[in-house]
Amino acid sequence: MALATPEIRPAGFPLNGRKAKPDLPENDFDRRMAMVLEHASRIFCEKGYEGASMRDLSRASGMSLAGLYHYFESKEELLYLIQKHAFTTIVERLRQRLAGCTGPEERIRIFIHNHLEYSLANKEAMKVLVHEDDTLKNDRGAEIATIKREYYRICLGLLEELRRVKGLQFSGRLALLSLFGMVNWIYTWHNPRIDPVAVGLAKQMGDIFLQGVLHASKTKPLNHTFAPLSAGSGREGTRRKTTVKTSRKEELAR
Amino acid sequence: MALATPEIRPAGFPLNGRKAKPDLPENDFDRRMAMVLEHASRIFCEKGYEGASMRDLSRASGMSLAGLYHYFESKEELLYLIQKHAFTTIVERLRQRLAGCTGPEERIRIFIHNHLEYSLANKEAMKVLVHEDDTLKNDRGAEIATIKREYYRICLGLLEELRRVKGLQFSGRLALLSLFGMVNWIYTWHNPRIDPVAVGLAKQMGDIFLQGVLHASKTKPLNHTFAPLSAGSGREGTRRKTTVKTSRKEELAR
DNA sequence: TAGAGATTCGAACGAACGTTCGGTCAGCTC
DNA sequence: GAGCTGACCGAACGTTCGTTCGAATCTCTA
Repeated sequence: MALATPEIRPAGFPLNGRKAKPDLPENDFDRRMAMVLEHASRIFCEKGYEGASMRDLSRASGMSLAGLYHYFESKEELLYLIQKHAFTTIVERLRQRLAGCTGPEERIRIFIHNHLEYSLANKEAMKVLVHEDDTLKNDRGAEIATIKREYYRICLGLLEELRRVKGLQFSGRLALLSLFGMVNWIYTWHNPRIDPVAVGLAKQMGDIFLQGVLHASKTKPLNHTFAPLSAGSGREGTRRKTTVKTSRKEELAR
Repeated sequence: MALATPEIRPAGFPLNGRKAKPDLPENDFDRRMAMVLEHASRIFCEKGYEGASMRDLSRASGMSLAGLYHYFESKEELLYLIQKHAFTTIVERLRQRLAGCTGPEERIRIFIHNHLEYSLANKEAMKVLVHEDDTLKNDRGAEIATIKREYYRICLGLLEELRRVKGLQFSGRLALLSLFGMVNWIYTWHNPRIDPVAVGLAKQMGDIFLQGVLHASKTKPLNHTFAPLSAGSGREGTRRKTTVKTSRKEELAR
């Protein structure tokens, strides 16, 4: 992957609070910073945030250990910058793409395609985003969680729109999280040699998911119980067999 | 959660190669070992394998740092034992439950229910299994990968059985990995206060997934292209829009 | 009750960790 | 050419890491 592509670093993106100049053209500092972030994404992706050392990053980027700290204040800030940039880029693009489209099915397909396109074009950043989801703490963690909640909320809105327009009955929360499971799991298995590119993947996953929620409401309720094992662990309760009404706040709480 | 429950430690499970006595009743060593494993699951779940220290585990289990090493030879072996036990338990139960059932839809529902029941009853072990999927290296990593591949293969078999019996056309690999995404994502969001228990979750996820694959084949092929953003990133290739024929080996390669 | 083996622990090992300090050096301004 | 600034680095800081060692204590058997 090329370094400092627009994919990772759109022009003018305020990488560092210390010298954010949103409207000026790229300078050397921002370019070097973007290079470091790209290497950091790769290292964090390969070894995990905790497993990656600043010495790994120093080796990978060809910069001295001390020199790295010229561009950010801590290892934690690195993770924060990677996650924030990935998330804001995805949400921003999604908003643009949803703007000119009204059909509920089509809008959900756009959501899936947007998510997959970014995931496959930025596999390393995406794995860091998903896999280190609860690594950041305090203010930085809260800020990422806010963006994430906003992203979830947009998707939940699309699903509820579909449910309303089509007069369906599925649980929005469960459909939302099933969909996120499908698309966020991709980083563990996608192989560009044998798997479809984003458009094809989005088509097939969109088919499975949309046909699923469109037809799921029509299935009959539970009419049998799963046999417990002979060893005996059939101690499932009976409360809440299907959907519960809960507050929006609790549904999306982190 | 109770310590050393049959859930975590079925009697006679050979916890440690050094003194495996599969057919003898539990002894003190095995009981203490199971207690340590339970604490380790919780700590690894909370802080991640790399982020968790042996001192954390010492504190949590109330045993001295050196004392822990009486029960296993390294931190890595701890993770290995947790993952191996979780995986073998899931696969073993699945085999028992599939034994007396022939309908392809029903069998897939049994797979989902079995997976969810274990996941919700052993949330901590399950997160460690999923989240530390590529942490173990060398022999231990290869052994876990073998069990995992076997588990995937069973599920893929169920999906292909469905496809054959119903005369459908979906990609088994993509359906398989979509399903695993749905069910393995649960550890990130399930809240016992507001979400259904295993039976209810399995019903709803089974509905979405099964209705999805049953109806997905019938949808028309791609008849439009997703609009690229104004910023320009519509550089999706055209190769492999849908399914590809690949070898079973490559489909399940780790 | 002597002895053996299982169990546990305090203290320490060397290595690796994230971060900082004091400095060099190039390029710029006046 | 003196002075300043941004970019960068070698060496070290203090801390924490996984693991080990030798000894103390407990439990059971002979």
